Amino acid sequence: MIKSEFLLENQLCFRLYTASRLITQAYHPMLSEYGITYPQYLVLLVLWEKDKQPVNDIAKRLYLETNTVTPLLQRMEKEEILTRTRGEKDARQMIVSLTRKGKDLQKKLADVPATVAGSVLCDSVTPETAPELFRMLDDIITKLND
Amino acid sequence: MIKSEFLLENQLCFRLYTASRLITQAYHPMLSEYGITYPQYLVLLVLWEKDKQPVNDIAKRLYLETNTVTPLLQRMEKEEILTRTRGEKDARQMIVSLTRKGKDLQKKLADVPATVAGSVLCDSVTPETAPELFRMLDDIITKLND
DNA sequence: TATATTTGCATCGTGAACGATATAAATTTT
DNA sequence: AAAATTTATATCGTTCACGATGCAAATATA
Repeated sequence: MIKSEFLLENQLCFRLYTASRLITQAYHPMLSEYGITYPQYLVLLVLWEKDKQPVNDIAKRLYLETNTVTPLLQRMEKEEILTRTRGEKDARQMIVSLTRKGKDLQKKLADVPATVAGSVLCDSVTPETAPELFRMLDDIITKLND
Repeated sequence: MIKSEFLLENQLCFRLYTASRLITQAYHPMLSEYGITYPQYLVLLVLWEKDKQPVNDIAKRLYLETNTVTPLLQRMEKEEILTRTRGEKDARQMIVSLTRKGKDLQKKLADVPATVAGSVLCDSVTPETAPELFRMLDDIITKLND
């Protein structure tokens, strides 16, 4: 007799892990059309909101470490989506700025959010229930980020 | 003026991605004590429920591809947590079986589910609301897995 | 102003994920 | 039964994640 806590069906983490992977896969065809990945898309979301940010601010916003973000930004720089320049006031900082290409991607990816949202809507996840789901996920993130 | 769909706060995927990463990190100290990773723990959960399964059944259970699971199993085989043997009826199959060490890990990791559950409980995620969260995540997974 | 500490970013190694592709065994079709 | 197709698994290349560590610039302390 196996303890019920060990049953895969009872695992919250497994659900989050699977849902995260599958929804990321749903983004893939739209993003790969423009040669970017999902984590790179997240960086773009951050920079579209506010251009010219240091690596650290981007990392904190995404709850990632700089050792994850730095190589990611380097790849995006090579693709000429953004540039990385030393901070003027603080020479330790690397300021990340969108190129024309990076800015233009916003218009090209305009339909992505609605398309993905549509592919997720179902009986229990609707425009009405989504806020409750968001609140639970935000609470989990806040609790675990301390 | 930025379109609200692009605001990071509105992104379901980002929440799932972040919550998944952070809760996986919560597992890490307990699992690394016994030299296993979170995906390896998931494989153990599957095999503790039912020993001696082909690669394909494990992969399907975890919603992963065999090209992800095979290297993972090879690493676990090297750690002598499990063995991989050719199927007798079907020589294409690789039957994965727990070793003594793999079986013993279940007792050693007995407290993991409750510990992680405790680290996630908060205002909006409680034993009462968890089923609703589970239902929404299951619906998303089902919807995206077709 | 020297010295110590902190901060911001980068490098390295390992283990996933996953698309693309390969290979051999089993099954189906001709 | 021979040929074509499907199935089960594996290999390869690229991109994350992330712990551990390194380094130089900035700040705090002596």
